[in-house]
Amino acid sequence: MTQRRGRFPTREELRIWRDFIETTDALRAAMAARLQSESGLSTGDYSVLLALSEAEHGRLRSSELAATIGWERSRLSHHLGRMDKRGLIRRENCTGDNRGAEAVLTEEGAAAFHGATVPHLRAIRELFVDGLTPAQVTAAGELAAALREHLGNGGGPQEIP
Amino acid sequence: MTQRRGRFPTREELRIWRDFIETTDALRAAMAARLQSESGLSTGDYSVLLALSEAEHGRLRSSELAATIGWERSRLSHHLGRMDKRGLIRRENCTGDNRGAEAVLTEEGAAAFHGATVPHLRAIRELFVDGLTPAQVTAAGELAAALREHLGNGGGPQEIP
DNA sequence: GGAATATAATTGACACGTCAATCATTTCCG
DNA sequence: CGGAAATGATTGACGTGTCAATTATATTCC
Repeated sequence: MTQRRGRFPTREELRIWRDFIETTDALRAAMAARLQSESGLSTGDYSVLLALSEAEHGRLRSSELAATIGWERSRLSHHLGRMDKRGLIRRENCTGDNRGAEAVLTEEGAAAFHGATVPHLRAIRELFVDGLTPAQVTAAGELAAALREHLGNGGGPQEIP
Repeated sequence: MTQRRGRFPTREELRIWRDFIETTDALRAAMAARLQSESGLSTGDYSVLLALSEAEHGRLRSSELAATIGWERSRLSHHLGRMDKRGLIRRENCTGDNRGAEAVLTEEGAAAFHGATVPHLRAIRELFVDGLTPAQVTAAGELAAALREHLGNGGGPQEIP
């Protein structure tokens, strides 16, 4: 293999980059559209409702919820505000720590989530799994693992031994 | 192979889906952050400036620009408004069709773009290419092609022969 | 105890994207 | 010609995401 590191991407690598990033974008948009039209939820709503559904008593402290779904606090705060306004969750004070707040799943939120799961699982199969061969699904998992690992390390310049 | 279609995704498929979607999201975010901090541009800015730079005389009609970069008109209109305010582009009336508008690259916009290309190419290599083996880069291209093809077909339910 | 500091969460300002509505001009056709 | 329909682009409303600043409470340590 010829020297690869420290160079600019080749034409082919550039083409793949663009294809890859645009396609994954389209995939996300398609999933968001499915969820929205079939269940009236955004993907953010779904993440929040999923985390709350799996939590004890359908309630979680804001900071734990944020950690669970990997969001920044302020993003969660804004989103909970909107979900509260729509009646999907309710905010309560945190017993024992008056700084804290808890997000509580409402009846309505639980119903919306339960109504969304089946269509959402179907959408994952139809949009993602069915578009790939089993080998490609595996490859997608390995790709994600490699990229995540690399990003975790800063994704910066590589050492030249 | 056991029957795969018409079922819900398996645990493993679900895990891969989440991993894949989250990681590609993180990748996009990382690229946006690099572009922003190194060149003061958003990825949207970069797309627009790239298209204008490659166009004759650094100018394009709005609708053609939108088609080139695959954006909706209204998105482009909003974005051009912001870029205009920052002096990266200028809007002019379209000679010959008074409905139309042209986006024109300014000196400042051209300078910003030229200053951004090298860091951006480097970021593509560092964040994407360097994180993958050559075989994985190829696999990423094939994955994108397969997903794009599938999405293009509606990504809907599969026929059962 | 009480000031300094740390932590939890919210808020405001702004960039961004989508949708539906609007406005201006051009094209089509009777 | 002249009005209906099509086309090009903008706008406003609203959901969403990030960053920096703010508020309120808890903890620490002298």
